Amino acid sequence: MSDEITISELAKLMKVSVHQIRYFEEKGVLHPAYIAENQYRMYGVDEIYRLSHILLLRKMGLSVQMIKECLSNLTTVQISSLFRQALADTEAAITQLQQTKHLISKLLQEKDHIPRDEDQVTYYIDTREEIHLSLWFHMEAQEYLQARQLIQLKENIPNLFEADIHYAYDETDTVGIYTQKEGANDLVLPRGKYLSRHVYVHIEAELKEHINEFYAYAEDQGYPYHGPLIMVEKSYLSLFTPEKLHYELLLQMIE
DNA sequence: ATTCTGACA
DNA sequence: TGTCAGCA
Repeated sequence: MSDEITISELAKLMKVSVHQIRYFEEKGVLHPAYIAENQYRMYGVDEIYRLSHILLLRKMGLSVQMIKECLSNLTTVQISSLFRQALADTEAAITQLQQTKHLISKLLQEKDHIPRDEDQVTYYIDTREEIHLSLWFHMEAQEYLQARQLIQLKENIPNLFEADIHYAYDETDTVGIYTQKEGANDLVLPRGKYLSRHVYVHIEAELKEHINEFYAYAEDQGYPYHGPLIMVEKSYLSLFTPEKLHYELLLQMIE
């Protein structure tokens, strides 16, 4: 038995697919040590080390074409700038993953607030931390968001459909639409007790009734409130109840 | 049994 | 990138 190994042995050793090794060869970055009589590709230690380098560079986001160039002639200064770039890239990837992790745990928490059935009325009173809101745009109180408006407005909001969209209703007949943003102060909901209710509806027109019901409940219970009524749209919760739109209604209570 | 090439989604 | 056929 020769000291060289077959392509499948190399694949297992390096935890890559056989196909990928042949692909590297086709692109001219990794050639077998020699070809056996039966046309099998055979690989030695040099190729093993070379493949490990290729995989390392690939992890750093380099195209196979770039790897080919880097592997033939690489100065230490070039390679360290390469590593710096890869470091920045992976740090960016980590923050992205942390954001989705945060979103997932929020989703798991919020799904517990979904009322069991549509007609069940559940109110909560709890203490909220300060919420900083940034104004997105104003809208007539009777209107609803249209697709075309989203096209015009989406630039301002990254991950729009993963965000909590805050509608602030006051005495005027326009509604302010806000997104949560650190350090923003277009509208600040102070820390304190809030009356809260989660609702979900088929069509937005049902919301008006829920809002009136919410006001009525607060007054029936003799809860003095302060500031605008906040309606928080949580579109991501529709994952749990398809075809329905989720909202939380909020009123700050005077203590 | 394993690999090779080539084609395809 | 994975998969599959047809071949050696």
